[in-house]
Amino acid sequence: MTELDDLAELAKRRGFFFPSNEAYGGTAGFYTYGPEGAALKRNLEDTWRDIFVREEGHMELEAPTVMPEAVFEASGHLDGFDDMIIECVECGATHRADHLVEDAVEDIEDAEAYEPEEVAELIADHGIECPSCGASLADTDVEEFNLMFGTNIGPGSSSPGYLRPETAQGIFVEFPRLKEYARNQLPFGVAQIGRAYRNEISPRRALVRVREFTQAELEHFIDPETDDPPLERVADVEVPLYSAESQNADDGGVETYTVGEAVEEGVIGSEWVAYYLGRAMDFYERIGIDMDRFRYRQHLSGERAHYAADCWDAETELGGNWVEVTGFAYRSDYDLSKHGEYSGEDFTLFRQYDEPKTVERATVDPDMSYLGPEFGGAAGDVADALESLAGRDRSAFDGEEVTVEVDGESYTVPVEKTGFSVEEQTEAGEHITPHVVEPSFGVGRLVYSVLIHRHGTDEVDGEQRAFLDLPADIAPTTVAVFPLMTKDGLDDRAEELAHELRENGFEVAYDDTGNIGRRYRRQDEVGTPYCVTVDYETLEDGTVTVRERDSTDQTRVAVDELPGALRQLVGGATLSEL
RNA sequence: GCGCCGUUGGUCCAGUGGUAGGACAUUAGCUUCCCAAGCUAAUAGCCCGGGUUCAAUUCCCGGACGGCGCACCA
Repeated sequence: MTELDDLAELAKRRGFFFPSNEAYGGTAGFYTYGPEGAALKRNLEDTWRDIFVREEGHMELEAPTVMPEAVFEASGHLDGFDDMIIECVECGATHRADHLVEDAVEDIEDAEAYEPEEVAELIADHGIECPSCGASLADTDVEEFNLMFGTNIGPGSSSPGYLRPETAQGIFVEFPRLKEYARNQLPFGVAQIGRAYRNEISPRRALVRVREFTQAELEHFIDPETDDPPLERVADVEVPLYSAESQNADDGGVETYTVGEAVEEGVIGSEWVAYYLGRAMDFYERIGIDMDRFRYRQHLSGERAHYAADCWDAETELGGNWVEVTGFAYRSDYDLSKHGEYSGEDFTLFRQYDEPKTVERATVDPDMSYLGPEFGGAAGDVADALESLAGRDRSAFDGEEVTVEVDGESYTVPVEKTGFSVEEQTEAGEHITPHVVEPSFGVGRLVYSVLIHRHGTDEVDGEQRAFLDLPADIAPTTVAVFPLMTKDGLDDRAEELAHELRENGFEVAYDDTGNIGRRYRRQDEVGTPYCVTVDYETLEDGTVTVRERDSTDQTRVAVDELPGALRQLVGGATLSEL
């Protein structure tokens, strides 16, 4: 069995995660986190929150998962996620119909924007053949497949909506209100942990490609001209970088840089992306990713979105494959500009100049009582055209008359009727659209990575043992309490102790079945870092044994001091330091 | 979505045209004073639908789910 098979077995048997709806045959691409998995996932999310919200001083929100169609027209997901698929009747292969057209027809580069019927016509007109078998595709239908789950908002179908394909849009669309909340001051960051949905064609590999997943995303809004990240905080953090250059080189590989070096040498193009690559290292280490099976991979120029200046993925190695667990993107002003344009709302911020600027500005104030009678219905458009011409080319107003074109018609206006003038104006600042730095984490993939990286076996007293050496503050259960025997009041005392520890805020498991060794192994398998056993000595002197998962060593601790001792242990102390 | 392979107690597997067996796990009892021990017992299964057949878990067809390859992957 491979490590992936081993883990799938453990995940099902011990309740980390399993396919959903198995009673009804299962539903591909959906997983349920069982008791252990849900706790592990929550601890991971809390750690993320601690670093990317609390430590960074960002804010967190929670947006709906269903959003109206207009949002995705603006974001580009309606077109961008809309694949046109054509299936060859001869060989059964499926191809992206829009790509076939783009490849075959020289002056079409954006076939995605066409209707499926138009694409089918183009395929017929240009005699495009199946790339796999060479059969003609002329009479084959082009089918649409959108990766977004659609639904209707309210009764009827007049108000289509979609399950969000990424949590980010829930932040972007609320920007006008969020900037008010931030008192119109850049920079500020808004985070969200939530579900996103993609109707994948082919879900695969357990939690890696699923149809419903959890994202933890940060949208850091910055002024690209004036805001710099506090790079000094991460300058010495070491990051394993697999640059685009290395990927293209025959002998290229992962090279370790400090964040400071990587920025200086230009390996990482954006200081903001570099900053978060550094910050995220802390996160990956805290949740237990094996850093020998981890790298940052730069996107090749071909896979980068057109608006992204520089883009890196964090990848973990799972069963011999590298899996993307986080995307770090510099999204520029793309998203906010789009929403500003489509919604008509103000997605900009006002940036004051250090000192007000005095500028000469050419303006017009057309005499509408002249333009109206002269040009009728076109008068308004003519006035607009004059204004835009004044901004563009004030010399056009040097003569007696000025001519503008509206809808192909020429209109000539005497300059004196345009109210043209050049005035000095004082400007206190300008409106800018913030840029966005986006680290976007796939929580399920991280849970899966941690489980695989921390799952292992060793030998204790000649017997094989399976364990998860999860970090103590990430493990679903922090401490398990056992009575050595279920008699002589040991079990009552142990149950009491379990209750006391719960009152002290610990995640506690209680187990009194089977022999003590079996109970230790059960806890090792789900990653519980500490076990406490009540024995006969406890009844005499009030001490218990504390047993450590990784070493299986034990020490005696007074029950009164147990909560404090456990806190020390979780905080990194060793048994001998107690 | 296409192709190949697969699906048997909770888990991992064996097996059969006459409805099944093991290991581990689980539960109970005995035993046991710290690492999956032993003994006894109990619980529990042939993915779904259709077809062939006297009879289908087994053969055939379709579906669901899974693995791998192709395609897809903001």
